[in-house]
Amino acid sequence: MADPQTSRARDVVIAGRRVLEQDGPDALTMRRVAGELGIRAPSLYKHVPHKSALETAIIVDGFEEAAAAFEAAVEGEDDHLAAFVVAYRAFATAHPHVYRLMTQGPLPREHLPPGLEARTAAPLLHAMGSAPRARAAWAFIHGMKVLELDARFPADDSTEPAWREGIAALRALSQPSDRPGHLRRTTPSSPGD
Amino acid sequence: MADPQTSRARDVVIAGRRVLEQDGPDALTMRRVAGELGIRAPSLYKHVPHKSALETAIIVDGFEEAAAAFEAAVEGEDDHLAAFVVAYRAFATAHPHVYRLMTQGPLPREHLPPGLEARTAAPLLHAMGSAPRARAAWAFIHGMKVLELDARFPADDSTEPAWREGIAALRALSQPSDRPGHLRRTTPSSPGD
DNA sequence: GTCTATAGTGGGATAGAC
DNA sequence: GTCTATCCCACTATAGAC
Repeated sequence: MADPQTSRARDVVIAGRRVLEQDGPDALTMRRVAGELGIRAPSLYKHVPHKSALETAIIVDGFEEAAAAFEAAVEGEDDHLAAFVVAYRAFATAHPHVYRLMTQGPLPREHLPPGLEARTAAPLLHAMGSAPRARAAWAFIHGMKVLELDARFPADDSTEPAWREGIAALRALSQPSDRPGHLRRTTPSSPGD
Repeated sequence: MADPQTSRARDVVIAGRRVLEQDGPDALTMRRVAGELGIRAPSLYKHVPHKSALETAIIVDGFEEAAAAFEAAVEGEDDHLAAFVVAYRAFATAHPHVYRLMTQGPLPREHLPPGLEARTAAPLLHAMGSAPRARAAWAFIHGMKVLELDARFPADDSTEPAWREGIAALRALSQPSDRPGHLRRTTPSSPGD
């Protein structure tokens, strides 16, 4: 991937993402991506060293988008957790295949721009106030989303009650118990506010 | 798969599972499974209609094992949630590739023995007291486990604090606040004690 | 030098004839 | 059970066009 910013490499990544988003991971083949660009599969290797580099580039784009979306969602809100969850769900729902590629399997951290992963996680870390709480929150949110995407809950009823229960539980984590009416605005504030 | 109980079909499934557990999903090829049995790949098709049927059979075996393990773990314990989490983590840790196959991607429900999915979920449903709470709990537990398996949390520190935070939050869900310790202990405790 | 093509390797799932 | 054959895949080597 000579110059990922301009040139042809960029086109390859964009075509790859389009294929992935539209037709899913099985459709993401070098032949198919090449076809989108009107060239042959082997020609792609002049721009991208191998298929997994193409996938990594799609992942990086996804993280950059997600990070920006999460930052924007949280800004100016007083209920950071709720705002984050809404934005997270929206991103995963809008780009399910990209979301899965981003979150499933090992992360090629060596090939990610430094700080990108942390930047993406920052809004949730801030909302939850500590790394262990943020991890627990991420596990819940990711678990819900991924089980939802895979239709792992019985299809006939809504998952909203489960989201509500889980979010309520997470909120209790960041708010010591004996605090009554804790809804959006009375929050005891997370450490960073 | 003529007679999954006896016959050769059973051998195929067992060989498939062995390959999957030992060398992961990429190693689970028809050639490799055939090799384990000392035959050629096309011969497998006398016993298994296609590869995905083999995968489904491995999934079914996994669910049956998991259901039995969860039932046994919970029996006689008064802290059902803690006991379930311990057993769930143990199963996923012992069989990571099978666990992923079981939980990732769509479930071929039409080919599962009726009631098996519900049976597997029953101990957690019982521990949490309602379907939405059980779903929230499953999302957290599955999310934690899968992120852990994929090394998605920074590798340098333990995930135990996150497990503890999440379990504490779940416990609060099933114990309305002003209800003093109706379990063994009132403190949010780690899954292992 | 840059972008492409053809041709070929080796590995997959799977159908069909024996 | 076998073998052959088809088709899809990632990837490589090499070489021609601009």
